[in-house]
Amino acid sequence: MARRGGPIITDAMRTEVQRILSETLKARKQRQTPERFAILDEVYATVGHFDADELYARLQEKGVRVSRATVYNTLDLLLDCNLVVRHQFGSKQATYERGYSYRQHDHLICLDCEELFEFCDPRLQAIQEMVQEIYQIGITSHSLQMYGNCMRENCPNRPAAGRDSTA
Amino acid sequence: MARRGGPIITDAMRTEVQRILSETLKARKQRQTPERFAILDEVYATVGHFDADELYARLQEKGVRVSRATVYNTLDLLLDCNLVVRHQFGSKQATYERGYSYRQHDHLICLDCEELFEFCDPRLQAIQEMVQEIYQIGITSHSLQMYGNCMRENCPNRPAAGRDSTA
DNA sequence: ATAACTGCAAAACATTTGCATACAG
DNA sequence: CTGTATGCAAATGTTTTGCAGTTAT
Repeated sequence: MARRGGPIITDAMRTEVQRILSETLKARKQRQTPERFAILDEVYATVGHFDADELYARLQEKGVRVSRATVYNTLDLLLDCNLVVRHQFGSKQATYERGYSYRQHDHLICLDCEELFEFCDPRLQAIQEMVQEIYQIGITSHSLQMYGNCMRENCPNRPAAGRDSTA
Repeated sequence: MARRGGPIITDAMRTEVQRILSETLKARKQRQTPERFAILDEVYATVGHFDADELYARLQEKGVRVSRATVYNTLDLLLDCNLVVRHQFGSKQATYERGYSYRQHDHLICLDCEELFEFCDPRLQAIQEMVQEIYQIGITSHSLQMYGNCMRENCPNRPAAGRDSTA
């Protein structure tokens, strides 16, 4: 079945991602600010996908006072260390999810209700390798989304039940 | 090698896409305005990918007076009849390409110079069918991009030759 | 000390919207 | 005629930026 946004975080994992951020900052001669670690913590306390503004709101709720600018800056930083992954689903805002210790996966999205499923198929890896070979381009990442209409009875935007399904 | 944005348009093809638009408008009881057909023509006169603003600019240059709003509205309309396909590559603006009479393909993008290649692999169709079966979701479309670094000598944004590659 | 980071608000950007006018049916 | 489409400009919503003040090192 579809797993959503990775496993619940463990203490060991939290320590590990903090270490990764810390090392990256050290290597890049950037500062270890409390804001950066607070944002990292909140990202790893979040199950599933989120956007920059949701993350900002969640931080405010918890009393962590950071600005939106810092949230965006820090997300870029975490992107650089692969501690988050960014997706561009619709043409709307970017969504993010934790990037550490979670298998590569792709997304399946219901066009009516926006329900989101995750899947993984090894053939994609094979395609990637073949494309890399043919075009002589070192592929560093990919992004695959499939769009369709889900069968949920309660899918809020389905064409009215019992009618014909002409899209 | 990579084909970019489909074949040169023929008269027969132009007539056919005009017919498709015309039929769609008739079916939806919408008006056959000159703007809509002018935009369709310009889309099909365009080789490769373009964004809404490029299309708008090209129309202005040719003396076709349409507003940006109409360009956006018409692109949505053409999307509905599958006469154009929309892609969301970066997080920047959407890009479009002609959707009629051109095989389904996916994209390979150089992260440095944004050079864009197209490829097609039948295994993707197989993945799509399997995912559809597993999740019981009728898949209507997909979007796959691979990102990497191309080997072009003149790739404008390659890490400077001979230097270290610290980003 | 001092350069990097932050918060704030303004700017930037693509896209959408509201409304008065034009025009296809 | 009549309602749909258009053009214009203002609004929207997300992300970026400039700058003055803070703070990690």
